[in-house]
Amino acid sequence: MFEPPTLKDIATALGLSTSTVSRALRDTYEISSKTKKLVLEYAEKINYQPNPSALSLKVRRSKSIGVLVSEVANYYFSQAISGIESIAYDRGYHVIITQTHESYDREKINIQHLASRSVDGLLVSLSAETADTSHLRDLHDKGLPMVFFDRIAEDINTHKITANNEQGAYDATVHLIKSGKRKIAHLTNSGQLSISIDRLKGYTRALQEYGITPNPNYIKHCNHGGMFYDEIESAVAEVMNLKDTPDAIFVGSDRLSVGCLSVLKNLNIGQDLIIAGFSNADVLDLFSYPLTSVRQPAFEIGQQATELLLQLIESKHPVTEFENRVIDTKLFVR
Amino acid sequence: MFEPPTLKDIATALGLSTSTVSRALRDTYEISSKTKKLVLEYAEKINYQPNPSALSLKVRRSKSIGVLVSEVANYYFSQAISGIESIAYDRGYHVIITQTHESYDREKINIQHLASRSVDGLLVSLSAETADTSHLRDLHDKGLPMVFFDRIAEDINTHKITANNEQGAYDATVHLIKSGKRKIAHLTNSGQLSISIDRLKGYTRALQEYGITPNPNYIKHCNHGGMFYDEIESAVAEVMNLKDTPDAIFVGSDRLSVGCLSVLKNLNIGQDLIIAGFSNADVLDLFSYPLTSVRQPAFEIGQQATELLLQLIESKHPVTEFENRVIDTKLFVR
DNA sequence: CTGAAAGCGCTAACAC
DNA sequence: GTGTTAGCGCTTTCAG
Repeated sequence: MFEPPTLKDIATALGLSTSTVSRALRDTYEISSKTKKLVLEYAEKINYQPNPSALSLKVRRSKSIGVLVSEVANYYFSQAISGIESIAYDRGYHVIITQTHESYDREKINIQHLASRSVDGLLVSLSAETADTSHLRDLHDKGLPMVFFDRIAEDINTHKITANNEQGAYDATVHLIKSGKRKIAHLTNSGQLSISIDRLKGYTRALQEYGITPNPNYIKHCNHGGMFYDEIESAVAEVMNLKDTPDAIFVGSDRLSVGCLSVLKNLNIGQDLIIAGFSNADVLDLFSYPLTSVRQPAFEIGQQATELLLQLIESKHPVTEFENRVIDTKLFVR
Repeated sequence: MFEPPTLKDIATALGLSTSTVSRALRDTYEISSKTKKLVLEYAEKINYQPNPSALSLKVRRSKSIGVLVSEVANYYFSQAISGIESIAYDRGYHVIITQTHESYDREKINIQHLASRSVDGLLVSLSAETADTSHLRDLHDKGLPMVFFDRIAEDINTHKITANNEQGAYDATVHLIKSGKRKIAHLTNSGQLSISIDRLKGYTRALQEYGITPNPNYIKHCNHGGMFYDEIESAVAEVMNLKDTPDAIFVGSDRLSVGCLSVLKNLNIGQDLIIAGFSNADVLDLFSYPLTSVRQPAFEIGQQATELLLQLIESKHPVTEFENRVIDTKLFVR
């Protein structure tokens, strides 16, 4: 069995009491410098690390934060996670990542898991299936610090940070319009997600500003966020089989953007389409099919979400003023 | 402050002792069924979750495993992580993921972090920079269960699981040879990594079997695993500027495969090259430049590594017989 | 300046 | 069957 050294080990080895050792290791003041030196050197020598379980039992803090995302195998989220880690590790926090794979049940289980694991706070991006957020609200009401990023819960009052999804969608749609297209379909994530709502708004606003009446048949939702290829395929097929075939598609998520291109290729259709979509993929330049992309500052979003969360966690007083940060996207025309 | 209910809360609420409640919850024998029912129902009602820190203090088990990979934003690793999680969660273990970004220093810090966080075991894939594995061997010697996957440490005696890198590299190289190429360059990860060594072996064996003398100038290592674009660019540029320009490249990693294509595109060279490389990307079919890929069963490797680790963790007796599993790759010709 | 002792939440002897 | 108690590793009064 793996048994790391304890305070007591140091104490007995040095003929001191555990409290003296404890103080030597942290307090600094009111301890003789020789004892301190002695202890520190010995601790260093045996590579002493305080037992985090004992510590968090005492301090009621685990120095870890939980992250809930739909999947790590996703350009956006993996970049966001790197941002999260960059801040968390600097501040001495561990990061526990969990994936929902866009499943509501999985989300509930994971959240429960994380809470029971006594994380000090949660960084949450909702799953595509999640319509009811009471599992999160319950925890939040009990005082568990929580920050939403990307896919936020409107009805939970805490910090939220997103890309400017409305504007990003608007920009992409305008790009399609300016490319001479007017029959622009919209393939997007499940309808209840905040990102879907905002991106739909931007898409609609662009159409209207350019005198195009939005066609409801052109809007296709993937309720599992494109976790199943079939889901994307049927959505794309449906819209492409309309009598009034679209001449462009604006896609509302990373997974769907890539998925849409795959479907078009596999079905061998839509060679004359222009596609624009949200995507943080770094390989888009290598695609044979040009994809104009809306790129989100995922790394920064992860960083800022973490900063906000740590602020909540470490705040002495209960926080009642919450921020709603919105960060600009960038359009990459291809 | 978020204060979850404790055993004591239940005990006082129900007028019982903590030990009775504890027993009722863990369903030991010799407890009256009505008390048990009472306790279980109340616990359910207030959504009681045992405090994991207290538990692991007692049981000396944290029910969590640590994972060390170079980065999650990587096709191979993100799939492997999903495999790891699929097993771990089923068995009631948490997964703490850490990234090295191919840095040796970061690897040491993370490993230290994980060990001090008292994980029950470690799933490790070495960073590109790691030549010295003593930080891992120390922990292993102290009894911390450890399983290596993908990038293994030869000198640590424990379970190891990898793809058949040698054969995968051989297959890819043979494909290039059979496509009529004989001047095959090899772009690969840092030289000390097990995967680099094995893939180089397969490459060399293929060449020799087909009567081609390996040309040392054709072999380029990226010592930071391609974390920096420049690193890949200069490696590719160097080999392409040779007097005897290669007519094909075999690439030894996921990141490098994609990176190599980017470089060729950006430098606008190598249009007549044939490229084959290790990659688990799911978007290769969308690339304008066809990339024949060697795909590893990353998800399964993650699963099996986790099973082996849990086996070690939960074994009553010290394990002395270790497996060295090798799993076949698949070649996708494009 | 240092030691003794209590207590964080939980389990496991040991009483009764 | 159920309660009492000690102790996991640590911090923190409280004494001295």
